[in-house]
Amino acid sequence: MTKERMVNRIIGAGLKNTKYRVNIIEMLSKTDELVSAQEIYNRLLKKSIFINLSTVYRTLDILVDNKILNRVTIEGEKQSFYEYNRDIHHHFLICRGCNKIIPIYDCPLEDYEQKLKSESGFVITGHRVEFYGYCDECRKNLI
Amino acid sequence: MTKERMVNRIIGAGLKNTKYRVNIIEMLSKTDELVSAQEIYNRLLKKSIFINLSTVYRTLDILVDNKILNRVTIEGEKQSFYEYNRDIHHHFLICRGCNKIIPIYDCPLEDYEQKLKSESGFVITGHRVEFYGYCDECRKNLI
DNA sequence: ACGCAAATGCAAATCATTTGCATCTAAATT
DNA sequence: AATTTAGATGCAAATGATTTGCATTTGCGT
Repeated sequence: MTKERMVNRIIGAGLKNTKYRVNIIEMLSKTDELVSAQEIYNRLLKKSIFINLSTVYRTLDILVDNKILNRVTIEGEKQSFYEYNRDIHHHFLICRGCNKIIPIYDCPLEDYEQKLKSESGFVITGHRVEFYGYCDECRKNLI
Repeated sequence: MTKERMVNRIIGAGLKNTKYRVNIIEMLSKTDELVSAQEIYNRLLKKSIFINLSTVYRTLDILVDNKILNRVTIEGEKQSFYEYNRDIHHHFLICRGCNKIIPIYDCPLEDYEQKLKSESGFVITGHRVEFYGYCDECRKNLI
């Protein structure tokens, strides 16, 4: 993604265009990893970008509110993770061996949600799915 | 569940039979709600059971390790919740209006896991599914 | 360039949870 | 039944992720 498009997303949301917002969006838009606030801070530091950790948190909050990023929580992890919002519905496959997190762009629940709606009276607005297990490499080391 | 059976589960896990362990199992086995550590503390206090909050946490950890309870985390909530483990695979339907959490004893993912395994090489050991939305009553108040 | 609302830095607060250590208790042993 | 001891508990303090108050700085419309 071009820096110009990042700036457009920031301004389009009615936010001020600041260097740190661009830095954070830039970093996350270049990976499909889930990254924690502390890890974002660390990676920026490595590039000599001296942002305060509380600014990282505030920036993440605002970018999540404006749907530029997604906040993701993982079972058993106390910190939150962030990803660039590509507006593609997806879930995660999480390796309990190496903690690798792999997005899956295929959703098994679309039909099921309809059924649930008619049975429960709930209006379903979203869902979360995570699969846990061991990836190919870690499986080999399990024995 | 009888108190005797609770004690058996405790002893069967190789743990000492203490009043607080029984108190916590008893409370959770009588509801299908998800209850937080602090809420467990509050409910016991209301029954004049004076347990220390750190004992609540330690007891929950041990009972989860021994599969007598389940620890559940909910997207967007920072604390953990606990339920009595009835060994019945289930998921949750969470109302964003009133925060009610309803278990669903019907799983849409069994077939899908097989597919995922063959496509990704992952050995799947578990999954988590949550549905978010608005229950009948809250939906009426949304307008 | 000027002014103001929004963004940032810094330190301290908060909230859920964990830990160290002294004391107590369940239950195994004598 | 008294003794022993590993494990359980209480209490206060520590921890880790996140949030907040307030002073200062910056983006951007005028």
